[in-house]
Amino acid sequence: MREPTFLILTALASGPRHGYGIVREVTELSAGRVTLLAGTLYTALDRLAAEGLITHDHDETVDGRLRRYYRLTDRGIAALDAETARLRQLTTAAEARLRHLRSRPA
Amino acid sequence: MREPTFLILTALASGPRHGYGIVREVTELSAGRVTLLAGTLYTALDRLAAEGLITHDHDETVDGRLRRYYRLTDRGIAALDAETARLRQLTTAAEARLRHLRSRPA
DNA sequence: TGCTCATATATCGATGATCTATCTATAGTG
DNA sequence: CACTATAGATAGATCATCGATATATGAGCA
Repeated sequence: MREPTFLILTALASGPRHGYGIVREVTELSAGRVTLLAGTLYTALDRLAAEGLITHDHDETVDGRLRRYYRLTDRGIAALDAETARLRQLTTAAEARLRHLRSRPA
Repeated sequence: MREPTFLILTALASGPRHGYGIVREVTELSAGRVTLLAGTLYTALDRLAAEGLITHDHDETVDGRLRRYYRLTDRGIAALDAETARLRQLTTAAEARLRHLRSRPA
């Protein structure tokens, strides 16, 4: 799973969101460091729905603009859970090696 | 930075390694979950060297087989450090949302 | 009135890291 | 003799992402 995909699932873990809402949520959860691009978002949304990790929740119309809401499926939650554990393990391994590098400089 | 690239830098953070040694180190640090493919490895090695994140260290010949050793440059260490901090922040954000999901099931 | 920005969804073509497959070569094991 | 592990390398395919573009509304500003 690539990073934008992971971030979309993470954004949806806080509740159903529409596309643009996901963009803002990702900006927030990454402390402004990642801005999802529209091209990435909407193709990823279609792909994740086809894979059964997310599903269409409902539509809303606000100020004449359509909002398509998505939410995580049980499989989506499980996939995010597994991916998060995997990343946690890898970053922990990287941190241990970096600590070691610092305590014993080249 | 994509995951295989991150893992190659992480493997080299424990000291200079040759290609196949990196493959084994990545298998170990990922607890057997990730096996670097040769095609990915050698093209990534060339790319990272061109970017100045790693550099050729020295060559060894063992049992008639050449071993090309690589090591992290200072820039490579800095890049790995930044990427690790970034991933740590994102996984922490994902974990917080997953905990919230579990304590308040859909 | 016209311009720009924020909101909102959507699609197309290009990019590029990764993946798959393949090649070469040696040594040890079943 | 075939297979696995070791070791490096490359060509071609895949595919998620990126960049650009299109459409549309409402608000703010000059």
